[in-house]
Amino acid sequence: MLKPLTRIQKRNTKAILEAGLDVFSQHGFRGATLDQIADVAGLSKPNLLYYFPSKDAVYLALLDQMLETWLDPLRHMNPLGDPVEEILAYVRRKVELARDYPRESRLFANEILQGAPKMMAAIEGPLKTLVDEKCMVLRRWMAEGRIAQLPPIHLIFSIWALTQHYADFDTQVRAVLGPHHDPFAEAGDYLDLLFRRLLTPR
Amino acid sequence: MLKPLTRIQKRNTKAILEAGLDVFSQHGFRGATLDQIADVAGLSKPNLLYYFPSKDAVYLALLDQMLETWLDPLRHMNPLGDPVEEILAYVRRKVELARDYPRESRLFANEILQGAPKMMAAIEGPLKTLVDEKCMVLRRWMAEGRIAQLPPIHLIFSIWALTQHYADFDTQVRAVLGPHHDPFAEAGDYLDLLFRRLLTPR
DNA sequence: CGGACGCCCGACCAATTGCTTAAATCCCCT
DNA sequence: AGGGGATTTAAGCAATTGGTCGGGCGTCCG
Repeated sequence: MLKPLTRIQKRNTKAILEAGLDVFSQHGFRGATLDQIADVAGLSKPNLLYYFPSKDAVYLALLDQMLETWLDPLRHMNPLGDPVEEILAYVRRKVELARDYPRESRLFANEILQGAPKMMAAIEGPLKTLVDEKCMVLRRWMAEGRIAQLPPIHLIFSIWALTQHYADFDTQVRAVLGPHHDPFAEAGDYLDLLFRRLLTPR
Repeated sequence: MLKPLTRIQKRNTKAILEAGLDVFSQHGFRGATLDQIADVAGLSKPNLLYYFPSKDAVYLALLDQMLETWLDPLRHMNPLGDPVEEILAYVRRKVELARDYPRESRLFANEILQGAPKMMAAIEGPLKTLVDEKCMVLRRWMAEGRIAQLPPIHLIFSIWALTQHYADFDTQVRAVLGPHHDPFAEAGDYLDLLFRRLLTPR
């Protein structure tokens, strides 16, 4: 059915998605323009539209691809592992994502800020399902007294908020920290400490 | 020098700022249009431009006004009060701000996401100065053993991240929580618990 | 090496962008 | 009541927006 992609197709779709990530993550959907994306990708606008049928299509492809990277680390939280260490590993992985994929984080932030007009389905569907599932695990750990009693969903929210903050508000973080700082290294240490204190049962 | 504002001037500038807050906070600077702002404000576009000389002017007025609301609660953290209670009061106030002024929070988030092109000066200036000042207070409290030893700036970052998350990611929070939840009430309780655990010395 | 299809671009489209102009109307004070 | 400034708008500006179209060019495979 689907023909294999040619060499040029692979190169150009990749360049377009890369450029789209740059521009959409910085300006949001409405603030981004096809001209700018085409320019960053090193293509003419009609050529860009030869590979993607519309601005929407580029954006949706990016959201789709991003959601995978996004949900993956949470999936890897192992119900059979040591609770505190499992959660801390998740936090650590999220800090790494914030450091290595800040554009993806900002793309997501932009979409949610605008009320998730193109992502509501994914949030209410797969994302919510996964979160609900992991909340069950957290609740069990709490019932067994292996981590502190906390509202599980809000625990997850706080992991998201604290890790993504360093990607989404990078500009502010660096401006306030001043030079001679490594935000992500410091964030890793600080959040390890924070969640260890929060989760370790008394 | 400056003439007092007429009744109509007051009404219209207020309507414009209100509408601008709506639109800018949802779409960011580039994604917002004067047509849309004028429409929300119930004015014609040329009439809007009679009160503000440009799109930039509306946006800058909003940023300016927002930064005040923003910095105010941190200013009120009293060096002479009880450390844990002072910090918790700040957290509580920030949760209230997120609940009552979510658009201001999102406006700020949008601006920072885009690299703070129109706010860098304010961040590197007044904001950084205030943060540095409060970090001194935190460091003293830590040295006196009245709160736990933590990197003070990152402590402040975590307060910002956790409280603003409930305003900026409101859509996601509500979608994941499902119905029959009061995000801000739950956030207030949870964050009180979190920071109490984090800050209370062993 | 030749045809066919994948690839690319200049020119163009209607709609929308931020903003201006000039003339009309409103409102308030004397 | 009426004059003068405050307020409002219709009309229109050049530039930019997302997207189309037709034809020319490249490249790959037989």
